[in-house]
Amino acid sequence: MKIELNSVYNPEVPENKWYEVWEKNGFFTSSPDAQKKPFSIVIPPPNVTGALHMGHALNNTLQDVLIRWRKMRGDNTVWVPGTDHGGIATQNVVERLLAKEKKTRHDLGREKFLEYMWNWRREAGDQILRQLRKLGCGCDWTRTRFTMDDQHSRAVTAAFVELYQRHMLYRGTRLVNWCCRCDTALADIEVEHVERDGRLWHIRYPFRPDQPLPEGSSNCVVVATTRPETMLGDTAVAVHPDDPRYKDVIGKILILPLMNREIPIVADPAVDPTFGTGAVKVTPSHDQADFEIAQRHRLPHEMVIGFNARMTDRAGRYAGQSLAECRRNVVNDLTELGLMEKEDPYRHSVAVCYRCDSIIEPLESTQWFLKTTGGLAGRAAQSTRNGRVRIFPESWEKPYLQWLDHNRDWCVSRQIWWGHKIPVWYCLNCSQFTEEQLQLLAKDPGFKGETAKMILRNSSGEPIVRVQEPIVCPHCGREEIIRDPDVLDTWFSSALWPFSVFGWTGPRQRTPPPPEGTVIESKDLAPQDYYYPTSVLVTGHEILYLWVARMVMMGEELASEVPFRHVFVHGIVRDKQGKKMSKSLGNVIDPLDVIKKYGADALRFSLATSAVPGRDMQLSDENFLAARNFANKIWNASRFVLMNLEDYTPADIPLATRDLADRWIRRRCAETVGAVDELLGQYDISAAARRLYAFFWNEFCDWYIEMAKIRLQDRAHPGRRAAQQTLVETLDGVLRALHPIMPFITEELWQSFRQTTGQPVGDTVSLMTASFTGSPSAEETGDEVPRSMGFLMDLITSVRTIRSEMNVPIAKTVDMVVRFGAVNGMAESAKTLLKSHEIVIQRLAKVASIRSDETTVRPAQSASAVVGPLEIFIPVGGLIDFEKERKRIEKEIGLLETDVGRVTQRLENREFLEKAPSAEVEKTRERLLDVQSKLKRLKGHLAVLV
RNA sequence: GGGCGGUUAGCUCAGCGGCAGAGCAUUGCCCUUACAAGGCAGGGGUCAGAGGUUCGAAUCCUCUACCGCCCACCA
Repeated sequence: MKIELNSVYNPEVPENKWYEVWEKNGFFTSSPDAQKKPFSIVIPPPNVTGALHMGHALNNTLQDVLIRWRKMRGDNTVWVPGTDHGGIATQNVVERLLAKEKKTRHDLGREKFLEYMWNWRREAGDQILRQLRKLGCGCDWTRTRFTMDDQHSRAVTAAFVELYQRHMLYRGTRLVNWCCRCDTALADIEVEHVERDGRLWHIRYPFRPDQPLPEGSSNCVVVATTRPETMLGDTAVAVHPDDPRYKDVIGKILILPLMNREIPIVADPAVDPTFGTGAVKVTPSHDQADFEIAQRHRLPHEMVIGFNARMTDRAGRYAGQSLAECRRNVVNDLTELGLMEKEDPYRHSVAVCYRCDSIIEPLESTQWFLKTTGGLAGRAAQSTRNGRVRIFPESWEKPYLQWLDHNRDWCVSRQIWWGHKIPVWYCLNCSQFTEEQLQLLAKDPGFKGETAKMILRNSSGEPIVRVQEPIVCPHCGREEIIRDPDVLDTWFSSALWPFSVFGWTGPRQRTPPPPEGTVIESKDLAPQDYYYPTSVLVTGHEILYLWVARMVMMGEELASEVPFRHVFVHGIVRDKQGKKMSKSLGNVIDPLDVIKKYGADALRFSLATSAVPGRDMQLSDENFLAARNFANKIWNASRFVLMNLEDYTPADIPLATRDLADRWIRRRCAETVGAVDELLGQYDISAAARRLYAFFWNEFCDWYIEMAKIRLQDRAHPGRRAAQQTLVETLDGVLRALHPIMPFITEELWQSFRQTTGQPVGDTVSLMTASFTGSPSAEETGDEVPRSMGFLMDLITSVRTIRSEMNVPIAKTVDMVVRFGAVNGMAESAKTLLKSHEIVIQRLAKVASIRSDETTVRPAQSASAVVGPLEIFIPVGGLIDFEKERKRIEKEIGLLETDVGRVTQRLENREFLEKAPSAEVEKTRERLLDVQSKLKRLKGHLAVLV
């Protein structure tokens, strides 16, 4: 074969070539096959909010590594791709786009807006899938799904109705987290808390004057608050029942300033007497804790803040004001009245929306909730506790369980437009609307306005929950039915993803899985039984609760089985400063830019290397550069091998006729592949990648190839065929092991090899479908081979060090004089090695001649070293720098002396001898002898150094 | 207020009971026909601090300090 490979690796060529070949040959597709073990992954569907970011690149690289690895291991692998409609996140993106045209979604109206959304999602969705291909992801594209396609929509509706019928979904009036900007309720977990500088205002609430007050008490109660504007909605003041300061005023009536409303003082154990003044204003409609106090004391609710973030009519003269305006006015008014006692700076946490960072208002509202407490969350936790869902690394198990254990019911209804409409209808007749409400509804037939929505949301009638749109009310038979305008939380929909993608569109009876190890006979298994539960879910820890926990709950409840056996939790990609990458911070690295600059394999390799279990990672150009260099190294090493295969024919060369180096590298290769296999099984992809890097570079390239050159450069060399064969085997083995991480370059090179070595090449022969563990296999045992190789490497390094220290020019060869120590086994084998590897030493250490005997006298003007049982002398003539040589030897002596000291001390320790494992003691003894002998000889060298 | 993780070479990080490692940076020599995106050889560390467990601790335990995440209804 003509060698056309350039000396600089150009990733574009294989990247543009192979993906198409793989896809065209159907290597990514999968169908149930009872003869083969399934290995299935469903993609965490990226939101169609825009392009893929580095976090996606990481997530999908890791999945692809696992998929490709398991495929090469012979499993029937499937990786289901798709995208998520992304609810609020996506709607926000599109709304921002509209804002640039100075439009809001209300200008378009619901229908037009949704049309706009669908157009957006087509573009963004396609882009994401294209990017996954660029990355090299081996997804089964025939199964591509979207969380708002017909099938998934059917699943969502079916799930809603089913859960409603099982009384797990209910409508309730609660304090919910309301984002005034996104105009919707949010689940608790969608709220973030940020520390902000604020103030703590102390306000005087006067007693109603007609009451008898205890001796010496003041005429008011002071309450502390960070939100003075909410006082307009106060319906009580609460104190701790045992607080001596207030014991006697419990039950008394206060006059709420500005509103002149009478409110009682109630005693509630939830009040912390040590905070502030020990008296708390109670605003049931706008504070969770107050809501609960109000429930216990049957206090009235005053909703003074509206869903539009303005004060409601209940706020008296403050009605219509924005929250900030109202706060200013309330503070001013109270100050004027002399009711503001003081105002302290105060740092506290503020609730903000996870999608837009706006402040969250706790508002009273009627919403749909999934009852997760008790049953659902409990069972999900149980399945991890009993090992049916294992989490890797284990350190995530505790926080995961903790979250499930402290779970609260999940608010699943959203008031945005982009999403699955909830399958709920109301009968105007049965809903007991007031005349006034009906009129308002009539004014807004599409129920697009806030008022109409509120009326519907708060209607008291029994909702009609159906898969199919009802034509008449099932209760009264009348046709005046209207659909609830709410949509579902996007996470409700994605919680169904793992079984929806395999065809689930409603619950069904499921036969229990056969016992482990049973051979399944049936040929036409339903995909959901074959691939489900999936093998592993690969995800970042930021959506462990938001998504993973919910999938487990839904899987168990609706699909009768957990959605995955393993959860592989990886870290989050951060920038060089350790900050999370985000568009607003402007610190994002675009994966496509990296691919363009360094190649997809380099990107994948650096992501894989950085994916240390349980740790977030910082990425920068340096990582990509190092990986790019590695790809180049692979390229050039392979080029070298290819260049030496012109006269190669595959040969079965028995071990006995192979060189020490051949046997060594074959063994190391097998060990490396074995280790990589095991590490991948533990989801330690980082360690696997590092292991491959070290083997390829430091062992295969730095030593083996260099040694093999000797036999290759002489066409007539008797060892040439063995060297060629070993090179081919090793390269083949390591390319296979590298393929899951670096698919493009390995395929390209592997194909070249197949061609050069005369093995079948064609579209259907691909490294993708080759076996992970190829040759060489580990037939070497014992420590003879590695020990001999170690000795040779030490020897060569020692000579090189001397040459370098003495500034011997590279072109100049040196002579080597060797003296053997005591005649023993080690000296004998060293002698043999020296003889058999004379040429190797000569070539790698640039040595002209080797003279050796037992009684050699040190040549004049020579530098020296001790290697195992040998003393070596390198006469360097005028180049000798005695000072430098002395320092070098002294340094080594120093190191050896501390070593001798440490080891001696250990061996003099009785307890060590008694308690340490005997192998350890033996090892230490040997080491002492080694080190002592080396030390003695080096000291001798120093003494005669002239 | 709880929980988790981090602190190892100048930088970024592996290692997590038995001779302190890698990449980048750095010093010297080399364009040695696979690779200068490279080769060879160096220099550089009280493994945050203090206790403890152990024959033996960077590694296990406790505490402290600083950094970072996550959870929680402290007005």
